[in-house]
Amino acid sequence: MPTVRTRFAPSPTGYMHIGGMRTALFNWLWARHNGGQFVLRIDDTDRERNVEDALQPILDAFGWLELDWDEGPEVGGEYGPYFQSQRGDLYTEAVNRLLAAGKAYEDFDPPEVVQADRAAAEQEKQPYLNIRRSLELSEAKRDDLKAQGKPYVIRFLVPRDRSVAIDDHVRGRVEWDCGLISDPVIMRGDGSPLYNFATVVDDAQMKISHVIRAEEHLTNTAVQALLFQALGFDLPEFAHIPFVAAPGSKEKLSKREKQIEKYRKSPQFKKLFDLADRVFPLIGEGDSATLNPVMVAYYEKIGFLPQAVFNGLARLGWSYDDKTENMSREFITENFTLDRVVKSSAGLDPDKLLAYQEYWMGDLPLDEKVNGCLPYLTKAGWITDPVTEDTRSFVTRLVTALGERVKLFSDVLSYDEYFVDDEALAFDEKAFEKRIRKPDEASQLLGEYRGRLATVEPFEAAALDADLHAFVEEKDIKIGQIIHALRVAVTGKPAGPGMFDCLALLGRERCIARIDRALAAC
RNA sequence: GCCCCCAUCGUCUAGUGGCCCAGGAUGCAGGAUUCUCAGUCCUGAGACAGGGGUUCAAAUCCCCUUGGGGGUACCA
Repeated sequence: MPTVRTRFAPSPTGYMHIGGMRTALFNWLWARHNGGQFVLRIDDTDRERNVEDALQPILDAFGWLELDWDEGPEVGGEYGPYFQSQRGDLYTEAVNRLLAAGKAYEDFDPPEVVQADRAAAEQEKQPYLNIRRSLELSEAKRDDLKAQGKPYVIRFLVPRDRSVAIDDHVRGRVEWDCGLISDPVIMRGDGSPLYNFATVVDDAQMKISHVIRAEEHLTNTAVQALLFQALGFDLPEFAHIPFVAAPGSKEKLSKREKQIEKYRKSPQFKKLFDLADRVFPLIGEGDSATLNPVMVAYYEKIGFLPQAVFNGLARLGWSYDDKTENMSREFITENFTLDRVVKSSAGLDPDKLLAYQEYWMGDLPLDEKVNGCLPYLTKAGWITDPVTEDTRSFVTRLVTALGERVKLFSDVLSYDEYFVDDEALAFDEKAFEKRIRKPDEASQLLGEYRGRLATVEPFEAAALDADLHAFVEEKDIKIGQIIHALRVAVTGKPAGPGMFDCLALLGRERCIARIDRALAAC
């Protein structure tokens, strides 16, 4: 088998789409699995869309997931340049070859005419085919029109008397009747190539062995296959993988504003949008309007682990067997094959992604977990930057106490009670009412217990635990009669880590100050 | 309109003619543990779109219907 070479060709749009990332991942995986090369090529032929700096976020996303490329921006390679905007000569040369061979033609019909033809065909319920009026023109006439400055485009002359087929790695044999394919424009009047053409020229010149892309490109493949043949190139292998659909739907996950608004309300996606609106403002990253779950950066910024996203993306449309879910990148790379890619579209499932995240978070060593949480605390301004040794050890203790409650790194931001001043601690109104104000004996018990708290030694979880149990026994009460009130008084919240961890974390002074404050608020 | 693709629990999937009255995961419901929440551990509900064939035997093969999706650009 010749060297496997795959490629991903993003347009510089200013951000990396999660669905595109999944396509890139499959390409990367196939190349790595086979010890081949993965090429990154920038599709910036649509010049109006091309934006400065629009590439960096895409490269960043690759960096975050550690998908390295062997050729492309920043690294070069022997089949460069890797920006289509710089490959004009290659396209011109290819177009000229087609023109000279009579496999392409200059079309002088203006867009309005073509559109009218198309509308007429639809009216008659017939497939649209170009009328090819320009083909009737004599060479002299064409030269004349050009001399007049009449605009024209180059169209590929589709051989209508045959069919084309590909043997797709995931879809099997797919065949098209060329008599139903209209002549595609392959080059604009200004010499800029269209996608279908540029991609063929590039894939051939870059010796891409496997074109792995989303299913939405399947129809394009007919024209591309024809183009490969017309240009005298061998056909690469194709694998049209299912696209990533919006949660709970079969529709392609879209980046369009209108769709985003729809996703925001969808039950499955809502969770992630809400998270963004809660977390991003705290760390100065805007909100869900600037960073949403269609973008890869969202996952990084909200505190996902790259290995979790890697795992989740790999399982979207691909599986190893009937039970393996949690897989490392090494395992996936080792076992990734095209024949295990499914055919039907795969909806992104935020819950499932979260489940992978929980797994991989659980796999993370404590110090790395702390490292992941720290930036959220500094960005929120809850701790000083740079982080002192004391702060770091405090956060380490907190993260330990929090345990599996920290699923995303940004989850630490749900525990502001460990960072606010005692006077600024907000009591959850409902909880305060239910646990402190309403029960008759709560405030009295709290007052008594406060006295013991002042003298317990050492002020550590185990000793505090023993002491409270002794207190409960002396008073002949149930632990529930005091502990809930204590929790609300000290943390302001009805839920959290183990009570004694909370107390130890806060320290004697702060616990007492907070109990006093709660008592005063009764 | 025309062309193409797809069709197993809500979702992601296993299943390549008998191992499947369909397995796993996730989500959901109930229970256990506990000071709460998270977690963990049990338990439960939950799918082969429909109809015809082929075959001793079909979720698996073929056909039709229906449904869903994608493409149809001087976008990528």
